[in-house]
Amino acid sequence: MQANNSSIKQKPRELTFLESARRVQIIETAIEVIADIGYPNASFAKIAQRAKLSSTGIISYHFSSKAELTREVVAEVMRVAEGHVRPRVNAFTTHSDRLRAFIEANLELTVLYPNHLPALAQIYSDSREGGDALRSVATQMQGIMAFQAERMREAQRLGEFREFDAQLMVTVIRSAIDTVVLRKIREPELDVAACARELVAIFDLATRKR
Amino acid sequence: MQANNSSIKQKPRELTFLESARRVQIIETAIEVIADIGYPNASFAKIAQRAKLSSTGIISYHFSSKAELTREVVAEVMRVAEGHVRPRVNAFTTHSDRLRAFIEANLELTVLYPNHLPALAQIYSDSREGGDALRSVATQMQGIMAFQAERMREAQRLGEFREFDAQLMVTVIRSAIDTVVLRKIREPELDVAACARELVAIFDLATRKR
Amino acid sequence: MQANNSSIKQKPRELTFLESARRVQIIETAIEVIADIGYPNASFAKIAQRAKLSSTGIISYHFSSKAELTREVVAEVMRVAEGHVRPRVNAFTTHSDRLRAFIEANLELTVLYPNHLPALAQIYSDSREGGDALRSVATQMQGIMAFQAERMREAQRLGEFREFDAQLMVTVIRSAIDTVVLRKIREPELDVAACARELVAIFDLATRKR
Amino acid sequence: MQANNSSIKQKPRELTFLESARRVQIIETAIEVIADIGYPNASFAKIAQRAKLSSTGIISYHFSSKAELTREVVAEVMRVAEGHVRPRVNAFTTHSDRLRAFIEANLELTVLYPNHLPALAQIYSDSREGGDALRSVATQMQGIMAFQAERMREAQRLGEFREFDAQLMVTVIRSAIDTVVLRKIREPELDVAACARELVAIFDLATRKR
DNA sequence: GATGAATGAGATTTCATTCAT
DNA sequence: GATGAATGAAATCTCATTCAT
Repeated sequence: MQANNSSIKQKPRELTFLESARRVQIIETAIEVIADIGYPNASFAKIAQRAKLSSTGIISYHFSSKAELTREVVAEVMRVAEGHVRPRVNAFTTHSDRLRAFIEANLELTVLYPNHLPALAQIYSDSREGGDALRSVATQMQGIMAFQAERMREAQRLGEFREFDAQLMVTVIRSAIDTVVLRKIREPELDVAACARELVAIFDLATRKR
Repeated sequence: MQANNSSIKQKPRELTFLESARRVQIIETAIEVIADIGYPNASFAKIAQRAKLSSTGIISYHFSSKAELTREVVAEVMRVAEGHVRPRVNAFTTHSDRLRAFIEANLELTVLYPNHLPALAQIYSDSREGGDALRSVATQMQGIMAFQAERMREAQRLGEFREFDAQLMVTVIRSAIDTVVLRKIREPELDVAACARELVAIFDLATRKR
Repeated sequence: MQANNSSIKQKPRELTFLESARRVQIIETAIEVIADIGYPNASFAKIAQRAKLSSTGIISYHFSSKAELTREVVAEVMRVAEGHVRPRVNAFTTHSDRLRAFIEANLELTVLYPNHLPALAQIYSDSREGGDALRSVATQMQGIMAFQAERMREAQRLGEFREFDAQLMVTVIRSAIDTVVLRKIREPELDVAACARELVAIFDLATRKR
Repeated sequence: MQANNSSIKQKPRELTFLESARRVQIIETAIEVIADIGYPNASFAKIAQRAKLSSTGIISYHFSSKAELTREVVAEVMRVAEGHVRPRVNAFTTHSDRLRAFIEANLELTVLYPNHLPALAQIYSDSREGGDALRSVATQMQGIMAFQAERMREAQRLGEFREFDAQLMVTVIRSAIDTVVLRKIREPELDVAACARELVAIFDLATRKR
């Protein structure tokens, strides 16, 4: 059934037939540029240049504002990330297995979509400055992390995890993952699989009872 | 004496306490603004406004470029941070005590200088985009973290810490601290002392042998 | 028949009723938008949006330029306005009756075509900036007003109207009517019939001998 | 005493010492340009060009937004207009004298400040489209006209003016004046003094009892 | 020393128009 | 015929920096 799930998710473009190829191209390029130089530096001009578009007007034609482009970028990243991470986490039942799967799946994204999580991290890190568009990103991510924290508290009630501040733990894990995916961009030779093993060990020790 | 003067100028740090109050005021305000809205958004105009200066020209007069102001900001933050953290770490001999002291001292800075570490984190997170000025920041911080990693390897050789990737561990600790100090800015009610205890527990479990 | 066709094309007005429904729809919508937000603000984008067209290209396809669309808008408004006003004016013989009928008929248009005269007024008020297209609008309207002024001079020669600057009087009457039709758009509750009575009284007093 | 009054008003710049010469120059040029080509067409580029400024940035430096420049333009025009009109109206006691003085004083402005009233009329005519800045202009002018209407009702109560809709009368007078001042710009040879006599006659007949 | 003013580059966005299908 | 896409100019506004006093 996992296979079903992921096979459906593999052809998302045919589902969103309203999106032109240009829209997709711009979103993908924007993800690259944001991951590369940070969200506030990612101007339309830089995106157009990297996508080999002749003018920034094309971007404005397809997206009514930078905020809308950002929203689409976030939506795309989250869609891809959740599509990859969720089934891998759900394949396990114990919470420590699930935590391991979560970290591994996130770092696998570094290979599959090297710029996606970095872009998200960059946008999130600017999310208290921008207008409502960015603030909704923060809200969205905090919602996801709140959900993950609740899962952790469940594991604590079950006696599987020791007592700790679940929300903080989730935040720390998130920042550790972000740190690795961002480093990977600057240090392509970084051994992400090894990093995954390290993070798994760190947070296994940090969470497990006993 | 001109000769003296210029020879002195070669060691600009000795002039620090002679620098005009304006310079100090601008640096402190820049730290505030950077912590608040992020490094790329922290324009001269925003800094001048918060410092109640009538013109951005004043900033340019005192600092030859934004890069120089940034360097001074980083230097100031590092000076203060090291001055606070180093003695507290050095007061202990075991590496786990020292790690605990390191985390606690860093989070104490959140109370003493609420904007210093956040500003540094924001600058560092933008440090692959800017020119040489920002890249030197990255180099500087990586140097510090390399030193800390070396200390950890020493602890591993002594059998005090378990085997792990010391460099990655340092990075993860750094990102965990940054996450807390940044959260503190947006959530003033956050209990930093409790966060410190949590982080100490997490990384004690993550590093200690057995 | 091609020959016929092209010879017909030399008298485009005869083709009016053959024009596509799209052309008519665009002209009508343009009248709405111009009346609503003013001529310079009435971009193709706004018109397309209000007409629920998916692209501004549709407008450009039907009209070779904004100037041509404007010309058509003016022609349509004038055609409708003259068709309504002229017979009502011609139904009377004395010049004061005709003036009254002129004012009343113009303000009746506010009910029948609430946006027509406002659109014309907006275009005319911008008519010294645009290129030749708009200037021809000004010329056209000045021609009409010159004709009306000549009628007034006739009434003066007949001793029905007192002596005054006929051209200026026509202009003032026009601006008074425009003011009312524009106010009606912003204040839908405005009693136009009452306004008509007031304007009739004002300009009857202002023109009549004795 | 009129002389005193106007001699004071002749050196307004020394009173508003906060305004640099550049600000004044920009405001004056903006008035010219707006009067000439209409408010929506009056871009920073056109104003800068006419003022022989090297860039639009100078305007943005002195005025935080186009809305602020517009506010200053309106304030300047109203200041000048009221300074000229009010004392001339107040010099008379009967309402028909005051009305005559009002019309004459307004048209005198055409000679003293040929662009001021045209600019105001153009801004007002666009005032339902723009943001709050322009809407406040509309509110302001409607306030003034409401005051004038109240004066007219007073004259009606005194039996000096016949019964009519005072608010509409004020609007019609305003539009008649605007029409003349706008025509004067396009037809420099227009005899404004003669127009003033005509308007005075028109609205004297239109308002006076008997 | 100090600063208000100016500058030109570059940001996002909207514009009328053209093009390829 | 018809239209979604593209285009480049121009709009307002912000930026770091420089200049004249």
